Amino acid sequence: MNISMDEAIVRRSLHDELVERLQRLIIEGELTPGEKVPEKELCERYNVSRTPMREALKVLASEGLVTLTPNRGSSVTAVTVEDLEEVFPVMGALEALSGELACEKITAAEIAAIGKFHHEMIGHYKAQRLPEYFAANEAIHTAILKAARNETLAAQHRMLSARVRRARYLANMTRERWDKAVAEHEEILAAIQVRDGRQLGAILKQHLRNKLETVSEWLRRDTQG
Amino acid sequence: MNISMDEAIVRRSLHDELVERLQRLIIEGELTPGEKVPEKELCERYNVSRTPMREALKVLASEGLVTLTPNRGSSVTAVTVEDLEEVFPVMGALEALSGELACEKITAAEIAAIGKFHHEMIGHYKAQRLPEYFAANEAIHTAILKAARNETLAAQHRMLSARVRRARYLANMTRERWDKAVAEHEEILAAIQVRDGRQLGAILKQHLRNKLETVSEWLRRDTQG
DNA sequence: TGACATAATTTTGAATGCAAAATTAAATAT
DNA sequence: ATATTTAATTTTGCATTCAAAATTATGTCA
Repeated sequence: MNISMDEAIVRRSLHDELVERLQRLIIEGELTPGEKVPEKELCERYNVSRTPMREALKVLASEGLVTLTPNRGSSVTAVTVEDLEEVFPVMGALEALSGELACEKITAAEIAAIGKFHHEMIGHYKAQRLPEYFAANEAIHTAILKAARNETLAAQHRMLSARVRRARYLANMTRERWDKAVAEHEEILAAIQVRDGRQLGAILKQHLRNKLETVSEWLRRDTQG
Repeated sequence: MNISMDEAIVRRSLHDELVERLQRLIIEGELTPGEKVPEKELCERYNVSRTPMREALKVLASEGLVTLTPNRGSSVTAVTVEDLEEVFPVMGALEALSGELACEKITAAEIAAIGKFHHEMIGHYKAQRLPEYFAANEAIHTAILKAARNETLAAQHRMLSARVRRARYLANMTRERWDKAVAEHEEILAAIQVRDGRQLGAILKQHLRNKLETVSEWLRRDTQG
C-alpha cells in the first residue's frame, strides 16, 4: 500500500507555522533588533490566540532569536559585535565540517548546480547587483550544506545563520572586500570540483572569518557612529 | 489529587523550569526513548497546568529531544545509529573548536583544575568505577568548553550533548576502548598544558570519533540483538 | 467468534479567563 | 512647574475551558 504523499494535506500546528512566520519577520527586518515583540498585534494579524503565539516565542527564544524577560515579554534579540564574534567561529566550524562532508558525498549533478549558482553570482558581482549576488551566494552555501547530508549540521547552521543573517545582509561590503569574497568563491568552487574536503573546509572557514570582519566593522560603525 | 510538595515548582518562569526538569527526566532515563510523554501525569506531578508544560515540550522539540506528532502528542525522540552518526561529527567540530579557543584563553588556574579532574578520573579508571569516571570525564570536557569563553558554542554543544548523553552513558566500554579513551585523555591534558590548540582540537575530535564507535556498536547490539 | 461499525472516553490544540505584575495616567504635595 | 504617590490600564503568566481529533469500549451482525 504505497500511497503517494505528494498530495497529502499538510496540517501544521499553529505554533509551528508561527515560528516560521516570526522568523521571517525578524530576518527580513520587519521586527527590528531590540524592538519589543508586539504579541497582541501579531495575534490579531495572524488571527490566532495568544497561546500558540507564546509557544512560538518560547521556541524562538531557545534559538536565541528573541529574548524573554520575565514579566515583561519578549523582544527581538539585538545582535552585538560580541555576539557576532561568538557566532561566527561556531558557524565557521560548522561550515568547515559541511565542506568536508560535502566533498565525500556530493554528486556530479550537485557540483554542476553549484557551478551554475557560482556563475550567476559572478554575473551579479560584475553588474554590482548586491541583492542578487547575496541570493546566489546563499544558494551556494545552502547547496554545500545540503550535500553534506547531515540534517543535524544543517539545522544547527540554520539556527545560527538566522541569528546573524540580517546583520550579514545589511552590512554592505567595500569594493575591496567584495573582490576578495569573490576570489574566495573561486577557490571554493575549485575545491568542490576536485572534491578536496580539507581544502574546502579551510576556505569556507576563512571566508566566514572575512565576512565577520565586514559585518562587525559595519555593526561597530552603525551602532556607535 | 496527590501532590507531592517536594517536587512542586517555586522559582522563575514555569516553562523554563519545566524545560530543565524534562531534560533531566530524559537524560536520566526516567522518560525513555520512544515513550510517549505523559503530559497530564507530569502536569500533576509538578503541579502546573498544561500551558507551561506544552510550551516546554515545544522548546524541547525544537532542540530535538522530543518529537511532536500532530494531534497525538509528544514522545521522547529515539536515538538511532543514524542520528548518532549525524550528531557526533557535529559535536566533534564543536569540540575541536572549543579546544582551539580554550588554548587561547585558558588560565593557569583552569588548567590546574582540569589536571585535578584528570587525575581523579585516572583514579576511577584504575578502580574501574565507571559512573565516577564518567562524571570526572564530563567535568573535563565541560571545563574545556567553559575555557573557550563562547556561550554560543557551549549552548550548541549542550544541546547536542543532551540528545546523545543517555546513549553515551549506557554504552559501557570494552576494556580495550576504555584504555584507549584514557590514553587519549593523557594527550588531551598534555595539549592543554602546552596550550597547543590545533593539537587539542584534533585529539578531541578523534576522541569523539572513538566514542561514536563505542556507542553506535552498543546501540546496534541493543536495538536489534 | 471475529470483522466491522458506532458510541463513549480521553487526549490534543487552541481560545478564553483571571490574577499578578508592570506600565501609564492622574492626582497630590512640594 | 517638578517630584512623588496613587489609581487606572495594559500586559504578562498561567489556569481553565472547549471543540476537534484520536483512542478505546461497546454493540451489531455474518
